[in-house]
Amino acid sequence: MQSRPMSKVQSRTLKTRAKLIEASESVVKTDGYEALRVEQVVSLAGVAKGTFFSHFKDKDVLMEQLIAPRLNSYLDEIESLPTPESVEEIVRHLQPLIAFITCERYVFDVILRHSGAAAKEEIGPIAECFFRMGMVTGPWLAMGPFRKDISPELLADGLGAFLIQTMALNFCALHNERAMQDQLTIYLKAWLQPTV
Amino acid sequence: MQSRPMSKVQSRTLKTRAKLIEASESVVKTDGYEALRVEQVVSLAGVAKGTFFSHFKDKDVLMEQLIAPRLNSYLDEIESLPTPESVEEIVRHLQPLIAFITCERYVFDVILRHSGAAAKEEIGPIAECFFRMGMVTGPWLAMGPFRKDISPELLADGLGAFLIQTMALNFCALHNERAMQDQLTIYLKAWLQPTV
Amino acid sequence: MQSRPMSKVQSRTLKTRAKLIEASESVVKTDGYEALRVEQVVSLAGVAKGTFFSHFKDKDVLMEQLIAPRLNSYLDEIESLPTPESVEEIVRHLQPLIAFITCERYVFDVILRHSGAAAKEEIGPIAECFFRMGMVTGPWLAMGPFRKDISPELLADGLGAFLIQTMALNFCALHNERAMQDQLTIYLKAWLQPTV
Amino acid sequence: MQSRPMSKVQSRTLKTRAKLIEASESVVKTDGYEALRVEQVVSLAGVAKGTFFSHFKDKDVLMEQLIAPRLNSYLDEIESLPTPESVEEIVRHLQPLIAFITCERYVFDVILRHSGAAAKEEIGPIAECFFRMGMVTGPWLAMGPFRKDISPELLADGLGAFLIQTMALNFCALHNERAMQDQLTIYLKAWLQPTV
DNA sequence: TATGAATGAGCGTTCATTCAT
DNA sequence: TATGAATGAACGCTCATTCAT
Repeated sequence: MQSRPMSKVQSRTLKTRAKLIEASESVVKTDGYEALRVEQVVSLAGVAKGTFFSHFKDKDVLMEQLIAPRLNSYLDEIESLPTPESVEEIVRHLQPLIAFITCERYVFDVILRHSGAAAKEEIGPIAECFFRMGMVTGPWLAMGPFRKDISPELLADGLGAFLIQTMALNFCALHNERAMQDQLTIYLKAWLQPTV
Repeated sequence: MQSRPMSKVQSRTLKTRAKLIEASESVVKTDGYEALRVEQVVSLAGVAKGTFFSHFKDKDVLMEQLIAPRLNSYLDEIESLPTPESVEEIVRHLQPLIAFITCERYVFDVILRHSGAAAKEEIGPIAECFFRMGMVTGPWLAMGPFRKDISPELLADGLGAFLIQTMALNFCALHNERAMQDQLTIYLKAWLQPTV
Repeated sequence: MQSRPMSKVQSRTLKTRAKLIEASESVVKTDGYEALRVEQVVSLAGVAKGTFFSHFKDKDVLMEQLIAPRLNSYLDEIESLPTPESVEEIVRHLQPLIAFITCERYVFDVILRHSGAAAKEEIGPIAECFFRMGMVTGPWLAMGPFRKDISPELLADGLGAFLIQTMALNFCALHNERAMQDQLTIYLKAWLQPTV
Repeated sequence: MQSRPMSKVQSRTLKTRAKLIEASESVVKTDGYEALRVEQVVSLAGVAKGTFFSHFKDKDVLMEQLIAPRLNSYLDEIESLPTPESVEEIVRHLQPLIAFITCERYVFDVILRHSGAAAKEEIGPIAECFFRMGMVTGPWLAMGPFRKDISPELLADGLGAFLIQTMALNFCALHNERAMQDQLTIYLKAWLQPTV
């Protein structure tokens, strides 16, 4: 169905949407996510403010559309890596993802806020990344030299919890990447350590 | 009789501050934290707006001053309880604190936002509660029938991580207290289980 | 029928602006210029505060837009009068203008403050009235029984100088209209007296 | 009468007042007149805000006490100069005074605002400078090669009017000292030119 | 005199979102 | 779809001045 080529109207719509995304990314590159203003985006895209809101329900939806693809590209990378054989390797694999999530407090907050969904139908693109994260790390934990007394899903949940914890703590202190990795390593060793 | 030269001045300041806090708490009791309006607070306190801002740098600082004491009072309660002997008991002990933190998404966000400090000197009252949390739960974990292969501090950190994780996840879904407790129990059992 | 594509938009803007000006004038009529409050204007105009500030950079700009038209209408009147044949007649012609400018100290101050411009492009509506004043009085001075040894422009400048001086001095003293006219008459006689 | 040495209290009062004036001048030197804030002055002087207001009825009175002495010192200088013999010389003599008055728009405004008095008893220190200005320039105009058909007092008034006019106009345009002098010269030549 | 907390009325701003055209 | 003027409900701030002690 819908085999006919896209109508002109649809292609115009897509073009406008692309312009808006592109403008947003350009703003983010310059000023960061938190500083993004709808006003600036539309002026850069050369469209009216109202147009923005006929493409994105609200600014938050745009934010999701900007952040989720980046999370997914990091997950793509991570997926392509060989299964890690140690906690240190896990942490190294996750490093780029961590760096992105902690690039701005605001980004961390947006991601946390969208990390779940009130209902199945409302699962947004960021929440999906969390699912995907579990899908990616579960097998690692199942296959590696880690605890076997609890399910890989639970292990992955814990990994997530410690990941969040580590990043949250680091917004407080100096926000040091090295420190963050070391701390996460400690947590994960304790969490994943095989129970004899 | 000149022994407390500044006490008059201080007491006026303290009295005004108390009026503002009291008014704020009254507003919160009625309408919740998120609904608090500076304008309403000052009018209730019978104080000028300028006065408000000479007592609290901004609304957020007031929020901290409202929330931290409540956290501390829950911690007082928790501290006064007998050392828990099982995960279930821990969860039960923490229940009132969890209920408060999750009473409003807004409260949870404020707490998270103030959970740390950029520098030692900037440790705010909410960040201090996090320290205190560790001081309170550490001994529990050290004394109870839990893992002994890692330090109580690390155990307490993990407890914190799973606590946050549980609460964050529950804002997404239905925000069910029962579910939250169950989930936390599962996490903690996995985390605290002795590694014989 | 698509011949005025932007007129709808413009007309809405113009209508809102007109509402604001009208409301302002109504406030001024009742309470005077100095007593004008932005809040009162917007509530009377039935318009949001944000709208006010998207029409006028600040209150001062509104003030200019209120005062300049009145100055211009006095200048219209003045222009329509027959060329004066004596200093007394000049003073009489200027009387309504003087009365308006000195109606409130605040008005006088606003007018003085906007009497010039930092650059040609920034000439505001009040500054333009000063130019126009020269255009109107120059011919009078050229045609009447006055000094001929210097240019009408210079004569007009001097007239302006004595006008300001007279009004400024009168804010100090009792602010008596009669006295103001007499003083101006003396000044102008001395200034405009033909040098035999 | 009052031949006894000043009491300690009086001397303390004078000392405090001196500290305030000194602090004010220091602020002015750094940031200019307009930027002067009572807060900064008292903190620099090391006294309480209330103390300021027991020495100066309001900030404006302080401003007068800062500006009038400077005007007077310029008038002292001017008075010590030989009687000018030409308009050019007059302008040259007045130059330092003009430079001071136009150093800030705010200073010009303060001076204008205090240039007169509502009643004899209220003649402030700045208004006195205007009187003194007349006393100084009157004899110049009486003795030099200028108009003799009108009184020196009237001539001096006119000089004042053109002086103000020149300074006012220069706040608009580029505020060029040279231009100001040239313009004043033109005005005064026209005003002071002997009527054959 | 000295103190300094408190006053207070209004200004300008913010900026995502809506809605009539 | 597209437009962009209008909304709106606080917030934060200013800062000379007052007043109880």
